[in-house]
Amino acid sequence: GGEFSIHSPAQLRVVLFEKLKISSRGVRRGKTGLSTDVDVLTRLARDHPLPAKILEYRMLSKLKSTYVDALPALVDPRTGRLHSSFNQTVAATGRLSSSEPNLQNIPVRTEEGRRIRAAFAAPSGHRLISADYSQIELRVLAHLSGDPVLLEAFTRGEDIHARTAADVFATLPPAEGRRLAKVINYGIVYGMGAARAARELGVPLAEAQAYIDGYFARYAGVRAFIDSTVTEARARGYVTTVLGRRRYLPELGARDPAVRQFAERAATNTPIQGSAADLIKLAMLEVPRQLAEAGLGGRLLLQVHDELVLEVPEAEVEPAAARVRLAMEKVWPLRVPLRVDVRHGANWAEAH
DNA sequence: TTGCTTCGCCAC
DNA sequence: AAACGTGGCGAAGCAA
Ligand SMILES: Nc1nc2c(ncn2[C@H]2C[C@H](O)[C@@H](COP(=O)(O)OP(=O)(O)OP(=O)(O)O)O2)c(=O)[nH]1
Ligand SMILES: [Mn+2]
Ligand SMILES: [Mn+2]
Repeated sequence: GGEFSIHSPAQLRVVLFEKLKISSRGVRRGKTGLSTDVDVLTRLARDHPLPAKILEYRMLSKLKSTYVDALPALVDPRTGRLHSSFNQTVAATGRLSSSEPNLQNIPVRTEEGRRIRAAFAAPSGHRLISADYSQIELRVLAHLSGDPVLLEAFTRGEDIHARTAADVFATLPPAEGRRLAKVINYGIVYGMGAARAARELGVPLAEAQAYIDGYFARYAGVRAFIDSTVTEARARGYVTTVLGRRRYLPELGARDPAVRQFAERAATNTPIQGSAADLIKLAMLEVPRQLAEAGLGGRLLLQVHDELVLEVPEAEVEPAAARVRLAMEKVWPLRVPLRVDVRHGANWAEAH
């Protein structure tokens, strides 16, 4: 064998496709040549034992470099805590972003990742409360589109992600299937094509196209909402959210179809993602207000797009959780009920 | 040493 | 990469 830097995609490309001569049929892409990302290596794993080893190394290396090594060094000695910036003028939709360090992308998917999340712990005598809106952008979509099937589903208390998971990821553990179902549900609404859907679903192209067609047939009001949103955006030059935030999209008038269609997908997404951001920003005002009014001692620690994480004295967890839920669910009435999953634990992994 | 682009991947 | 969208960050590679 030979030596190469396992962290270098460029060197790995040479090893896989030139030294080992693993077939690169249908792999192409990238500005610099053949890709070595997780999709490619997963397929190559059928032809050689190395790609699977690289994938395992990549996963662990990502967790070590980005979280395990980086975060402890950033703990403030004065407070014993991590202090992040929550940026209000970065994301074009009105979401917050988090940086130095980013505390909105703490791992949760894998078992190893959850061990990192578990390191975010409440001080003794306290508990962490995590309160996360259920299916938030699908509910906002139901509100904005008025689609009768979607409205009815939420009125009945249905779980669309779980429904999709049972439909197309029946063989997977329910929690994993549900996360993959989110990619499908949001992907299709925001303009995913059949090629990508086929890969995500693990089915042939024609079947994926049929699934997308079936989706918009079932939720016909969603298709109409997307079309009218884009039409109106092109006429006005911008889209708006529930609380009136605007995003200007001059590329809607571009001659280059790729540029124009990118803007059309952004125009579709922004009213929904941005309205969800409006709601949780209001909730960030309402939750501390309600806790203070009730004489409870909770502190808001983190916002993760549709989730609030609080630190609460152990003795006050139950009343605090009840008020957090109420404040978030009643924050801004829509045509569908808002539901919030509230959990608590000694650390973020338990509470999530 | 610093700053930039590229690749890849973590989360919502 | 692909007709999902929104972010931030580490490592490699390169230029200054
Ligand atoms: N376009 C897009 N948006 C996403 C994706 N994942 C998450 N989001 C957005 C839409 C979600 O409503 C929002 C919050 O993410 P969550 O993981 O909390 O999902 P959601 O609230 O839909 O379901 P939940 O009931 O909380 O499990 O972030 C994605 O893969 N694509
Ligand atoms: Mn949610
Ligand atoms: Mn969430």
